[in-house]
Amino acid sequence: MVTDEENVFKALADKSRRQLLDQLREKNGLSLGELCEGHDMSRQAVTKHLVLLEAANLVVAVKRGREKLHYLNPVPINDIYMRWIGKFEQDRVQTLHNLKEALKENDHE
Amino acid sequence: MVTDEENVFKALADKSRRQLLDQLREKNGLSLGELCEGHDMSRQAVTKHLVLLEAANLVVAVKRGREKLHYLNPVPINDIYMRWIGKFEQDRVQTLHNLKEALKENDHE
DNA sequence: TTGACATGCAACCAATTAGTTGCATATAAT
DNA sequence: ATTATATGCAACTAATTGGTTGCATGTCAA
Repeated sequence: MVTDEENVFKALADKSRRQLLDQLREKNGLSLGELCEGHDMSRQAVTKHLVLLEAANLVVAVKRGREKLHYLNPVPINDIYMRWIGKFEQDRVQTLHNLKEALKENDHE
Repeated sequence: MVTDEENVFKALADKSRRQLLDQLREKNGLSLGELCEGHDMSRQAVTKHLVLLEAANLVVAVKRGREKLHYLNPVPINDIYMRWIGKFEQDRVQTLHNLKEALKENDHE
């Protein structure tokens, strides 16, 4: 089973895909052709990246006539934050303190 | 050039590595051997994952005698949130509104 | 309807990744 | 000293990934 979380993390792992999200954040509703501009790769490569972004539900695409418009969906990113990053955040200070102590303890030995 | 951000996203992309972080969050300062327990892979595979986590600075390891103890460092996760996820969060509602409008517009055409 | 434009699909290729096994080294315990 | 434990290093393999090219399909415009 491939969870949503897995899809989102995989999708975010690639720089080109993060750039595509940045483009859509800058200007929503871009077509495939427009998204290709400024990328040093083929249209088909971009298509593949978009497929993964759609699988992760980070991008929603709608066909309008002969073009496909892409919209950013920030919800999965929020979910990741809420159910994964948040729990690492919560005890950040405590964890850092522990780390510091552990290093110190190791030092004077 | 490989940025810190790149390293962190790559490190977080793998389920086994996220599980290792979860283990350390549960109990900090685990040795390699302890981290291996509950993983259905060889010790060397775990070592490789830990190398990536250390490269991303998500884990700090210190040698104590013949064992290597691993500590969680939540700072890079916070950084990712601050400088990347945060900006997608900020305009979440607005972006969702735009998306909804775009879909609606497309509908009654 | 013919041509141009925007996208989709599939086969293929190279690089990277996740894992393995085998062996070496360093520390602890008897 | 010898043995057991904990980890490190390197070579190899299989699967996945990011990219390519070629061709097909669908839509708009003259």
